[in-house]
Amino acid sequence: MPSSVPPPRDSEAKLQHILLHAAQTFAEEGFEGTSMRDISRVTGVSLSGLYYYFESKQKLLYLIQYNTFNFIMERLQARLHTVNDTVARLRVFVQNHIEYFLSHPSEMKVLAHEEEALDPPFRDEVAAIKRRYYALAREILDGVAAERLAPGIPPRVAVLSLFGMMNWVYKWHNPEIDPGAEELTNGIVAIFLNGVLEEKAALYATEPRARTGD
Amino acid sequence: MPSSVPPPRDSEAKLQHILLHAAQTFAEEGFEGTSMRDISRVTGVSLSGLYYYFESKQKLLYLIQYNTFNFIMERLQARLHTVNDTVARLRVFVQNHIEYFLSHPSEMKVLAHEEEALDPPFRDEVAAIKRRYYALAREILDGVAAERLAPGIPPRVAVLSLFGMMNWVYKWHNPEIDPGAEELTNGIVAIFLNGVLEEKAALYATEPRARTGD
DNA sequence: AGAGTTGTTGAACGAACGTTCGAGAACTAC
DNA sequence: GTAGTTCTCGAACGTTCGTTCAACAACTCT
Repeated sequence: MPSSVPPPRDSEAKLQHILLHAAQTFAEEGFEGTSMRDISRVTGVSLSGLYYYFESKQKLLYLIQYNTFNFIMERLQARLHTVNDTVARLRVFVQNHIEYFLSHPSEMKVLAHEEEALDPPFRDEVAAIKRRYYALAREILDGVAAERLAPGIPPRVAVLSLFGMMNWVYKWHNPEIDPGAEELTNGIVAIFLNGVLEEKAALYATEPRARTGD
Repeated sequence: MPSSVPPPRDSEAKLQHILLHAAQTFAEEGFEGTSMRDISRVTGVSLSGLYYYFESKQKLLYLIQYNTFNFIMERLQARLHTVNDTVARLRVFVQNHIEYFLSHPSEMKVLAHEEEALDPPFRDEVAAIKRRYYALAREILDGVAAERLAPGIPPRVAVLSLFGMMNWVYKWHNPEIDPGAEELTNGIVAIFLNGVLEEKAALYATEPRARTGD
């Protein structure tokens, strides 16, 4: 069904329309399980018409993953720019991640679930952003933990366990019974910081008071 | 159909051979990304010959998932049978999961990654085991946490965060640089218990002393 | 009005897909 | 040896796959 959206005269909007519905279908059926004919059906664009907007199914998946990742990354960097306190920065990181997860579950699922469906030319490019994202998370953790990381837990295991908690959300989160982004962020940050630090951290439950120094 | 006496021949061994190599290929290329001809190639069995051992590609995936899950479940229940202390039970649960993960990465990846590739007849059956497994984990957590669960973290979020940490392992674990099952279990149990309990737990790093009472 | 660019399409391409089938090899029991 | 299972396979089936292409409408600019 072509949506009753006013056609903004531009083809950029139509590309976004395709990207959105393609992401939803990829999330439901998987990349390999989705045919170009499926995408044609759910977008209302003819099969051959799709190829006016991207040159291959691979490129379509790449565009979804790249756009999604770029948005998360840029919003994160903007948000971190004003926060200095190490624990508060970790909170911002988790909240940014979880918020996007809950507001764009399809795109996030495609990002987490279909990374290997991409062939080498595109795959490497997405992998590069993913590495930057991981490195940023690792920096943030090191900022927190340099002072007081519990012994026996390698920092790499700590960060990747945090990613595990966050990225697994798409497998179970049910908006009708589970907490929203704020509360979920609180829970995960609490588990992570209490779990990883030597002493109980001074957690900012909802309103992080920025500590200027130190 | 063999009813009373299983005639082993080498037929059963060959089925296991196929299951093993199919799991590896599914793990690498995804279920939809793997063709029956691929499986024929990696197993050395002719394309039509495969259908002597299972009636469809769906059934093949089902067999892999069912066998894997059943093994984990049964080994877990056997191991839990002798352990009473609540914290020790949690440790057994995590270690059982992580050990299988690290020793059978392909099967575990197929289990975590391809649950939705199964169609309703088989899907429900695997989902049922998965629910039993989750319920068992939830019971174990409740045993630990009834006494002293930190406020603000719903038990459901806690358990599923634990699953997140464990199940994400297949995305990053590199046997050459990352800890083995024992140390990894220690790390995850430490993060989880310290993260989830009100006070720092008395963790049994390696040798859990069973507590009989309380 | 006419030329050029931008967007859209039905029909068709060869390749690959999951599955079937009948013929026959290999093995077991008489 | 003969009969009956158990196992294997080449060849083919109908279908669906990603992609292409020539044709054509729609919109711009002059």
